[in-house]
Amino acid sequence: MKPRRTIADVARLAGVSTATAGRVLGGYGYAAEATREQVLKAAHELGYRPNALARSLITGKTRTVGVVTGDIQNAFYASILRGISDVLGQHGFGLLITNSDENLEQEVRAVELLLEKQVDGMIVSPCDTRGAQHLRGLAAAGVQLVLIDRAVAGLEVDRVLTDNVAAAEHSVAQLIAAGHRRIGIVAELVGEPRGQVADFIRRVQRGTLTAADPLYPSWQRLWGYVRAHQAAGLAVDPALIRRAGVYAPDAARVQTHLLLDLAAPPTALFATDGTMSEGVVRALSDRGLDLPRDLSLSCFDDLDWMGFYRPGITTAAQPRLAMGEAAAHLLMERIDGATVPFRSVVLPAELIRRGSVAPPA
Amino acid sequence: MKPRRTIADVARLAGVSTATAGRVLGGYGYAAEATREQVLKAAHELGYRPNALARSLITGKTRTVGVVTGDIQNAFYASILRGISDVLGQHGFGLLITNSDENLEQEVRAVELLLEKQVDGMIVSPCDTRGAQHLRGLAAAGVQLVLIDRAVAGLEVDRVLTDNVAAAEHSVAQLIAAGHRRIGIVAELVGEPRGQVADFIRRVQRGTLTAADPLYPSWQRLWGYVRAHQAAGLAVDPALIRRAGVYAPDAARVQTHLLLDLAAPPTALFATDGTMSEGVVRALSDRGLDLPRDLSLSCFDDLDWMGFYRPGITTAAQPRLAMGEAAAHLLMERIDGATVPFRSVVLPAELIRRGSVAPPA
DNA sequence: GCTGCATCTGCGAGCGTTCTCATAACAAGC
DNA sequence: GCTTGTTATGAGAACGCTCGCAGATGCAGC
Repeated sequence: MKPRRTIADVARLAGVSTATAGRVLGGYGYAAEATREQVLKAAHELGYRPNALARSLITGKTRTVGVVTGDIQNAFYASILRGISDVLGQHGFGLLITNSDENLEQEVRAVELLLEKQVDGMIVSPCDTRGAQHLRGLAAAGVQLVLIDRAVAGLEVDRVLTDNVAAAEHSVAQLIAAGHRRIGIVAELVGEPRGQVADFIRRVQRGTLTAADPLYPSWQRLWGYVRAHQAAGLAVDPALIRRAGVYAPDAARVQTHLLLDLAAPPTALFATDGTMSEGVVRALSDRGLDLPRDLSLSCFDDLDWMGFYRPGITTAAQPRLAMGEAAAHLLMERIDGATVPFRSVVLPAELIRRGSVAPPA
Repeated sequence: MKPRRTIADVARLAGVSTATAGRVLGGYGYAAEATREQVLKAAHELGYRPNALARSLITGKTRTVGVVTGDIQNAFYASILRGISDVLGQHGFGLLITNSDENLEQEVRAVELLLEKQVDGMIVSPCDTRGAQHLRGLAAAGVQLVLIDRAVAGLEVDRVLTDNVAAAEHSVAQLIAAGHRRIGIVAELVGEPRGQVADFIRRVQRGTLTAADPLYPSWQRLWGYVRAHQAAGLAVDPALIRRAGVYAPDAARVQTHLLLDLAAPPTALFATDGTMSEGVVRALSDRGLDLPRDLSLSCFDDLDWMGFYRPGITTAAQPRLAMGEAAAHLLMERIDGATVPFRSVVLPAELIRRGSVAPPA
């Protein structure tokens, strides 16, 4: 095994001290032009490559960022990661990834791992929006934190979110405007402790929910669904609200079938995210339903196939790449020492109208 | 900023030397049960967390692996990454990712970054199957390397590949068996220096190509396409071979339209990977063609939508997750010190028959 | 008693860098 | 002349940990 070359090797060959070689190679402090060239030449000859570990140990900075998301395989997170990766790459930062599978225990372990590896900061999509003890005090410990997709109660750090309530309200309002009165919603609706849907709807209707409530995206989208009904003076039928309970297309597929089997089935469907959308479309495909003739459909997240799945799926497109980029930018600023108050970047989802929405038959 | 606790802090509180505290906390060497508990208690009280950097600096192992793939956002790589991540997670290893965008310069930079961060090994999907100077000599330098999806000429390291020739041959043979005689192929076909398609086909037909040829997957799939024709005694019409030249759905879409505009258009299409498949289906969707009545289609890679895009897309499914897992396993063995000769894991793609293939009209 | 061996602990070196400090040469300013 | 400042270099400490080694203790075997 070829021994790795160190600064000492370079210094010896160049006939200078390790301190001087370090100054040249590390680009700090003074160095005469002649010395400089000598050192560079020696380094090149030996194939010297700096050891970031040693450097980090002393500087206390690793130029590495950790990311904790639910599942890299999911297109939503994959795009976010790409956005993050692009921005970090521009700054010469490394990117350490982990996935939580939306499981608190795994998330805690992931954060622990990143901490041991001394990341300068992390971007987390937390699976618990209430407790999250493992995320508190990170900034105080010198590790910058940016939340993405979800907020955490009482955790005041930079975050990047989609304006879920508005996007969902807009989507559902569009269905109502097309003439639909019975609109089914297929949502995850996981993890709310006071998680009774009926109770939640009552709170929305009474206006006792505030934007500060650290809700999961799917609950926020349900909120938008209820608000659209309120705005149109329509009652919400609890039978049309289907809860998948997990992040899995098949759960959504099952719920969709249940919805369509109702005595008074909906004439339009709203799916609250990419995973749910996939499940819903699977169910519609199972039944060979013709969109938008038999049923109207409005989805969430713009997945590849939505553009060419005939007749084109109308959807609320989250700016996934931009979300990742924004999170990375916020993080880089903090790592660079910015001490501004915490920021909340709320990005709008764009309603892309394609062919899956029409007046009811 | 809360100062991080070190072994020295723990040792002081526990009333032992740093060496003893280190032995307990690091789990090496002897430690009396009583001492052990004292140290653990002190560590817990102080909220001690080991600094992996310092540990790695001395042990020379970082328990971190780097991955270089084309684009994390691509479902193919995303799944591979997930497979890798799962296996590494089991071993308590970290995962550093970078993307090359199929660009050699970026790939070299990525490898450089990973090397500086002292990864114990890397998994690379190289964008240059000939030169790849930056990948040679890694093993000699103590960094284990596993190639995934693509091989490199003369680079004898562990690798994980799909049996592309067989999968493509099988896919095309199935179209031929259904009665198709004019089968269009939409492929990337990028980066071969001797890259004339006609010339390549001649080499396939003469049998001068060998499995050892470090071809890009899309060329291997073209090879399978030609072989299926040979086996059936059919001539290959060069006009039916369309070269996208880049990894982009739109390029495939354009090529598909050109194909369908031919005076004698194909009655069936074969797309050579997920990206091409998406582009092809977009084009078919543009034209409102009815599968498989108007045209038969056989794709590559099993993307989410292929299961529910009516009538169901017949495709050669690569075991993406398993590919990532296999690569990670090979790498872990090497990192654990295995010195077996280099291994080539060739996984079969499974032909999933759905509804997009039927006899020609 | 002594020897041998296993167990336990602390000292101090060292991993490959950065960084502080001391030293020195030299030019500029008074 | 002296001070002050800038540029250049090297010695050596430090980052937080692991590891080799020496020394201490306890216990079995003879």
